[in-house]
Amino acid sequence: MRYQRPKGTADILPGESQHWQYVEAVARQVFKKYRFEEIRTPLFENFEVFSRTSGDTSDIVTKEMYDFKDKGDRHISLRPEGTAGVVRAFVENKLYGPEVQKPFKTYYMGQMYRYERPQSGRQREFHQIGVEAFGSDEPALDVEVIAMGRDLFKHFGIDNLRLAINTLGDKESRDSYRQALIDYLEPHYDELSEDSQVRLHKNPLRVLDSKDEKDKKFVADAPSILDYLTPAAQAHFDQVKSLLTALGIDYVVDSTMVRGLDYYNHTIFEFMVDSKALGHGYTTVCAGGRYNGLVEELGGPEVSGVGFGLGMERLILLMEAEGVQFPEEHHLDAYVVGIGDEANATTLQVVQALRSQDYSADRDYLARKPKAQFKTADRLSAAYTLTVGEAELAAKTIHVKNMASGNEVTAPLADVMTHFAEVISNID
RNA sequence: GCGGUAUUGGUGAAGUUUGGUUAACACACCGGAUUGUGGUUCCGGCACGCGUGGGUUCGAGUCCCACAUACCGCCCCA
Repeated sequence: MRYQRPKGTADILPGESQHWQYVEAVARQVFKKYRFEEIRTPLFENFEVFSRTSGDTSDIVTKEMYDFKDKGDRHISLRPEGTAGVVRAFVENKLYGPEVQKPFKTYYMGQMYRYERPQSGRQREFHQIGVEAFGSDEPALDVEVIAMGRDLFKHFGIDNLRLAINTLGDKESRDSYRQALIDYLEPHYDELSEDSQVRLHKNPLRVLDSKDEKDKKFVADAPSILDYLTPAAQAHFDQVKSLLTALGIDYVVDSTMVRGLDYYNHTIFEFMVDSKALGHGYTTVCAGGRYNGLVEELGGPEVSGVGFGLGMERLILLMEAEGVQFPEEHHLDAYVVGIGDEANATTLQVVQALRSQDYSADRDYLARKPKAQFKTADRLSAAYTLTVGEAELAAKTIHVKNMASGNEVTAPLADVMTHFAEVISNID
């Protein structure tokens, strides 16, 4: 084995690729109903696009980014997530302009890159589907995005979802909560896990997310962000909750839920699922939230945004584990058996003629014996098997067999070449 | 970046404990069973090599080292 694919990458082979196409098709169809349209942005951006938006201290920027200097000495990074690039494009193309209807609703799907240790469903090159909606502060938009996410999973055949929501409030709420959290945790500094001791001053909210048992007992009694919301932030969150209820969407409020990226504020949410395929207990399959201020961060006007992203590898793993039926698409209408070298040209002509009549058709290219060709026709589940041999060539006919019924007929070659539908209507 | 487990053909794999002639078995695939008809049956074929590179040994798939990759856990997260 001379060459292997780079660590953390995967070949998506025929068979598997059908699952991907199905997922993408379903997503496009759902997004269309909500009037989200596709955007395609570069797989790489200037490093600063991600370092500015994700936060300089975030793990993504400090250790997971695939960045390099190109031949023009530009500091480039492969995109580790989708939002920053979309926001950059939003600003650069002035999609905040008056001629663009607000909210501007868009989606993307494609490769993302993170330099990290691969595990099942977690690769260095992976794929995300994400949506973003810009230009409205209304809680109704948060709820539309959440509702669309739920709708999406329903169409994927996943409906045993748990929706967890929380709010990070506005900047004022967040600052006062951050201080309160530090004040609470500081006296217990020596009792915290090593990781959390580092987190305490860098990003105290992350302590809430710790899986370390030592930390969990402090987290249980830690102050809640919900007690530090400004009236405006509180009102926003209340509206989100009541609109979710109005739509009959169940949710749980998890006040310890946080985000790895710095740009989120107000509503954040996660769709979680309890499936062995993704590990023990509830794991997140889709995460999103509001990011007011991000557009400004990248040089645009004061335009708010809300969106979500989901990992396609994990989604497909989940769908396969949950027994979702993917449509099978390798239907073969006709297999053409050619007997003898003299039949070669005619066989090729018939196959092409059937294809031009919009039938899927194939033939043997290994010069195999008739018996082997018939076996292949069967294995490929061909609906019809056509046979051309010495006798047919002489008589300008072709033998057509319905593989399901076993009925067969000898038809004029010219009919099959131009009116295959009529020919088979006589033998079904 | 740290720790653990694993790596045998197209596939699933036995064999590694106690290093010793021909790498089991099965599936898939290919060919054949009197000349041009398919899911069954029967027969036959199918690893000069055991992730890669070194080392120990009279001898290594089996022991040692390094590297690569996969999986699990940590970190983080989709």
